[in-house]
Amino acid sequence: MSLEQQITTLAKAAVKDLYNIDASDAQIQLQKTRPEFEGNITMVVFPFVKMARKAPAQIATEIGEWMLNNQMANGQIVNKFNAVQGFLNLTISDAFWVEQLQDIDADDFYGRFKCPNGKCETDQMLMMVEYSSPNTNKPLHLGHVRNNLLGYSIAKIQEANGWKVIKTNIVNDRGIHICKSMLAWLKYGNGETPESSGKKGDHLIGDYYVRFDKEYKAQIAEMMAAGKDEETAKREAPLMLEAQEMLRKWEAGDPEVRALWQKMNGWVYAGFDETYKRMGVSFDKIYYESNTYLEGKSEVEKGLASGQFYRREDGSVWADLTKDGLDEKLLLRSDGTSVYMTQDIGTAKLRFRDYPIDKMVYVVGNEQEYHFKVLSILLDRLGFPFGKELVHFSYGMVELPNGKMKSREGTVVDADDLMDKMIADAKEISKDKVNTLQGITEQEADEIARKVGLGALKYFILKVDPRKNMLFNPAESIDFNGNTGPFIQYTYARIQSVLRKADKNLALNGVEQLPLDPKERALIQRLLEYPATVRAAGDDFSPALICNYAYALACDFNSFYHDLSILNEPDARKKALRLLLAKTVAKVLNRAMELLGIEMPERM
RNA sequence: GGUCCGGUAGCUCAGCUGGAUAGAGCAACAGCCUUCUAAGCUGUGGGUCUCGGGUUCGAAUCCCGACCGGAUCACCA
Repeated sequence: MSLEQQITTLAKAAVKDLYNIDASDAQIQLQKTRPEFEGNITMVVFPFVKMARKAPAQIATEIGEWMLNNQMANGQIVNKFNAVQGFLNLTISDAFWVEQLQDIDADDFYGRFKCPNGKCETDQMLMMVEYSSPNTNKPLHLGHVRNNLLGYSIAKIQEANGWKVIKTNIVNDRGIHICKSMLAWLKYGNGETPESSGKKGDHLIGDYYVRFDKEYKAQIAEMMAAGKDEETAKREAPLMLEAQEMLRKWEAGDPEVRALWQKMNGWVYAGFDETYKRMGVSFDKIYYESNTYLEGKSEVEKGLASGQFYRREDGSVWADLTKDGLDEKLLLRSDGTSVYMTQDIGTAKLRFRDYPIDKMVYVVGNEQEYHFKVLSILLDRLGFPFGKELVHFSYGMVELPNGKMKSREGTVVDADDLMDKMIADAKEISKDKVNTLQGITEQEADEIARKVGLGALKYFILKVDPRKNMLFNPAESIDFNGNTGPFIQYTYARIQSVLRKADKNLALNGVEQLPLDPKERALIQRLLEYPATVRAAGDDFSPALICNYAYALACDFNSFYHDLSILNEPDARKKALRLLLAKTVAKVLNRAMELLGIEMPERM
């Protein structure tokens, strides 16, 4: 039983006995005691003021005294108390803290849960998490980086919360945008390949996507100069017509178009694989739009037949969502080709056919909230029971100082470039560390720089509330000091350094009798908060909570480390206890960072 | 215009299921390495929590209304 649970039980018994109040767990408000007061944990007694009809300070005192006199059978937990107005500050006995520390050390599953929300089904509950979902017409940028890191981290966090998680990716490998790069490559590429150009495949294709946009805009300008209005020019520009023609050919299975598509997508995948691998993200199952859109089409046809959808005169198919307070939504174009929504319907169907999914989570930007609202309704109408239940994990955009990133306009922060930069910066900083990094090979130094550089990047992104938009200023480099990934990694590396030098066989006999230093106590109390943090991060889908926790734990440790010596402590039992404390902090830090996909270096 | 999200220190962000004097980091300034890794520690300065009402023992937090910023409402994805 956790400390909070034990205090809650005690407090409930106290108010029952003293005032005959049957309090619920929620009415027992506990919080950490503020540092300016004596004590470790504080009970807020205001909720009982009315019913007890006494002054807050008196109630607090009475409950405190009751607790001292009536502790549970399993030993003395509350040692002392003081009452300040309606706040009952409880001091917990040192023996209790030490026992708790030993329990954490012995628990291989500390901070992991067997089942979600305490509800265990016969089979493990299965959550599918979709993230990344790239288009194969351009390389990954900073927006994708946020998506990938969030998706991966959320999968890890949910696993720790007891879910079986399938990480999945839907690759948008077909459609008009793909045809645009293909067309531009055919027209202007002169047969350029990744090999001939030395470019990464995804970057090569991205260049042609940008090229298409440039030429297309030139055509529009030309047509407008010749007297056409903008709408007409956009619609009738030869390049756009050609791209649309190519899409029709693709859907018709034209061998030449398909062969080109295969070849160019192959280049992109090779590029993506490299980026994913470096970023440290992975997938258990990948779906391709080219394999799912037909399924979606046939579902739309079924919906048409059953009267859920309707066809307009021009042949296009629509869903009327006005009853749900939304608009009418296009599902098939007048030329019969499918849209984004169509493929998502097909993908959902296939996924639920492939896996016994209990919860489907889409990690997709908040700009697509409308899309997922509609998808949920459409799936429901088509008779899929999971339609209503799907979760759109809607995260905020990454913005640059002058606004949103736009691939077509080239105002993006490229994922590969950014990782290069971070690792190079980490390498540069480590050059000053001649003392701690002496004697290591160049290869080891590179590996440390990789972990630290990526750690800085990942933490930078994951520490902000995922629902909020965040700002990235390319002109300012990402920090390696302060509330950062490297700070956590550094704390861990420090501990490892101490542990390497320590005698491994120090006895812990009788450590329960040791009086603790306040810094030691604070550290143990912090360690005890970890499981609840994992729960909260799972409930809220928020890796940021893990970041905040890891930062607080590292701060507590560094303060402890600064004030108290571990290896030079003369008292053998104290030394053993501090080593245990350090070891446990390292274990929990490492475990927390695993949930973020951040690797820990043994030295740095 | 409808819907949704946000507004906290110069900057980037915590805190938001209501609790004690609103916190970090960066930037600025001042200290701490012959002793376990100074990517660290300690301190100083910096705030009308956008504004106005309301709810109550108590509001940055909940409710209502303004103002400002963003997203979205495509035969784009």
